Amino acid sequence: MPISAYRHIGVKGIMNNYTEIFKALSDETRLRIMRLLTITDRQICVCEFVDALELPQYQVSKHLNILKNANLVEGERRGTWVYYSPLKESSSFNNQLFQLLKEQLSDSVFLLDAERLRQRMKLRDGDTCVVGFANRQKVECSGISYNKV
Amino acid sequence: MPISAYRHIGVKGIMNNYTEIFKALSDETRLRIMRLLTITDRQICVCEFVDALELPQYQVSKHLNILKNANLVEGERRGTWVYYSPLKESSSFNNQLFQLLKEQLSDSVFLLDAERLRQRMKLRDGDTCVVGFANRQKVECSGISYNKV
DNA sequence: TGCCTGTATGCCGAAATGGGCATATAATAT
DNA sequence: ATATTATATGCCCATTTCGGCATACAGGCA
Repeated sequence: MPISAYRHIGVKGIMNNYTEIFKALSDETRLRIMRLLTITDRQICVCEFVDALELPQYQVSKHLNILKNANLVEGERRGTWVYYSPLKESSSFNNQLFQLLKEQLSDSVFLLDAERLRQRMKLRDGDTCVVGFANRQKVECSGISYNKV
Repeated sequence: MPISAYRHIGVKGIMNNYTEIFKALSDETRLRIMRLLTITDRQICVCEFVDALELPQYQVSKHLNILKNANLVEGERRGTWVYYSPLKESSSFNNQLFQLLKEQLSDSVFLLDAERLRQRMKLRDGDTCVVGFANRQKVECSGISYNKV
């Protein structure tokens, strides 16, 4: 049974929180997610991540879940959409870490993500995501066109 | 073949450096090592880590090697002993990360490590480690007492 | 040279990780 | 109710990780 399975009964100490936080950041996709969240002071919904990162939805959801279990992000459902942000009530450790991610990550990958997110955010209606997957693949099957997610 | 095997030919991008750094920090032993290195402005040799962390020598060496491959620490051999320190010519990313580790890690484990290291450092002759493994187990075998490492 | 000590590393097995795929769940609209 | 869309998750497989052990390597000294 993985250590994270014990989270709900509070068996783990502070030390394990630290290691879990760094483990959560030890993946390129999750770093890209955290980068977008720390440079943007807005909530970002799953389908916006999907378009900005150009990754399948199940990957984005899984990685967001790992970040949530590490107490780095939180999600808020509004209707069908779930909006994520850096954990609002964070420790000073987390806040200093967010600063690091915001200020120090330099890589062209991050710049491209940010630009795609910026374009995607234009499609919002105020603070609400209204378009679903903008880059959704149109699939033809038996003469019928439907959306592949 | 692990990604890190390609390090010497510079195939990896900046992004992989970040993920490798966070992966290096996602282990309790390595966090304890980095904590000792960042709160102490002295080089620390392997046998001092062994006594401070109360871990077998092969574990300490392996973890130090992982930290070295992530460009977080560097080692300097002086005679038989190898002294480690945070990477001296570091990026601003690394420096801000070292600050985080130095300022924000709070756990009794770290305090105990620091106190054991402090005691251990008293046994030095100036900047030189002279005692080997202070907590070495004495093993009796066929009436002969020898040191187990 | 040979021996002792400090340090590094190769091998093994158990456990964890991440991507791909299918599917389940949740909310909304018709 | 049913369909559609957004999101979450269970399963499988290939790869990686970590501890334990043995052993190799390196430097100092008799």
